[in-house]
Amino acid sequence: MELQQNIKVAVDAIVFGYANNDLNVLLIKQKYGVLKNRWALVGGFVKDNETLISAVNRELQEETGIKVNYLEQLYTFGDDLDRDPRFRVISISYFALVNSTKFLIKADTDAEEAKWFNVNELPDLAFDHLLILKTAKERLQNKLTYQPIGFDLLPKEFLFSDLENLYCSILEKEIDRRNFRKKILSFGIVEETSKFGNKKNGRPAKLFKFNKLKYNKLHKEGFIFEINFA
Amino acid sequence: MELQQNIKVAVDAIVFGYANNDLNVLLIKQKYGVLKNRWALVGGFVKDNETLISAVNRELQEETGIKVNYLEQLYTFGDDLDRDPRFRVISISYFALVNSTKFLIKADTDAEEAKWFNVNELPDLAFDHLLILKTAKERLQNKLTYQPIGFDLLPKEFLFSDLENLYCSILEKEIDRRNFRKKILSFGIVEETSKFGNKKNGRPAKLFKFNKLKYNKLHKEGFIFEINFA
DNA sequence: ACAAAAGTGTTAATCTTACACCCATGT
DNA sequence: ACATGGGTGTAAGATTAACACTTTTGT
Repeated sequence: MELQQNIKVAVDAIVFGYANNDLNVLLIKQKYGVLKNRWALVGGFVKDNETLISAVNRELQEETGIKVNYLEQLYTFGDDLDRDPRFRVISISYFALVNSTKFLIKADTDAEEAKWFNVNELPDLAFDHLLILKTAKERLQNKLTYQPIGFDLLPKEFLFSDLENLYCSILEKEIDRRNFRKKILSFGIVEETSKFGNKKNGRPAKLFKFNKLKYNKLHKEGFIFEINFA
Repeated sequence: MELQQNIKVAVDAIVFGYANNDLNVLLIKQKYGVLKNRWALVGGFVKDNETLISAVNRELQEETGIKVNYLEQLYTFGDDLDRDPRFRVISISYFALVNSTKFLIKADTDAEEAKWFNVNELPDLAFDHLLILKTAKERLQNKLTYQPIGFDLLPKEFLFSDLENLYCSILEKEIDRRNFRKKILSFGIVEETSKFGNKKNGRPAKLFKFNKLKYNKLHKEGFIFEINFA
């Protein structure tokens, strides 16, 4: 039996947020060590007595203090033997979404700095983190069309125009405003509130909210969320 | 830095085949060791200097000698600390499809026996392999509807009725024969050959083949394969 | 002639797309 | 009064769903 093995197991999290009509990703920079002065995904080694998912949650807590809205396993990167120059490391990556109003990040510690970056204006990234990020972005684009995860990037109550812009900017597509609204409302999982947003210009717009319970119920009955526009 | 870690890394493959109108999965039984007399997925530990994907290919080769038609990473199982009673093991699982005409399996070695099982008549499985298999089956069902992977479970040339039965039996749904045929043919990626199949009964049926090159070309241009029937 | 599976078309209903004007507010 | 974004309906076209009889072969 192959008992001697020298492979380290790490987890990394790709944390997406949405603000100012743009998709952002959370990166950290360590002040010491190999990663000194290079931006990297949130992550670290898994402890012997810790599940993968709790390792991710621990790293998120320790390194950023952020509370995520959605978290799922993305992919395990282990086909590049030298992805970490120190030794063989495989990384189980996780995909996370946070509500843009919770954008507060733990104040910089002595050891680390955390910052949001526009996905289209990324700094140089450590290891193969650019590849991981690219994979995550593709997953986000795909999931957006068949699962109601866009709501996990928005505040509890949001403007329809924000939802629409989120779809346009992440999918990098033009969307017909009328058809989009009709489609979303036809699902019956987004509800009007009696409140109004506070944009500076133009006619005041109602705030809407996503009814997750109703979605879960419908989903169990076979309903499939789907947004697909030419 | 956490340099000491005691986690073993394994890969497992869920190999699906299709025969006699049923979905089958390839399992192995070791004659010695912990897995003695229990059926398990093909798999084993990853070597230090070996990529994950080559570990899977090596295990497939060593344990079954089978040539797969499709292989992709499925999920990494590592949230049950005791999934292996010996020590902490995480398993990166892979999802494979084989052409049913290549159903030949390496003759039993001294150490192992390999066998196909109907997915609905499974024996007791080792570790959390039943969970892994369930995850794989869900992936297969999902992918079948939006990627042309069903062809990887069929011989190069196949009867339309086999394709149809494959969809019905894996998706566990009734499908309208006429609409199904119309839909598939409308994509222009399945072509009639001039040969006929040799079923015993009824009117002889033409053999068809999947034009993968054409699919790849169309896919690049934005074509999306999709089969979705009520 | 009969059993068994293959092959084939039409229609109604639904869903998707394309498209433009008025509304409510702040300045 | 004008600038800014919010809110709304309709008609043509495309897609899907439902449905049954004829054809070819072997026995």
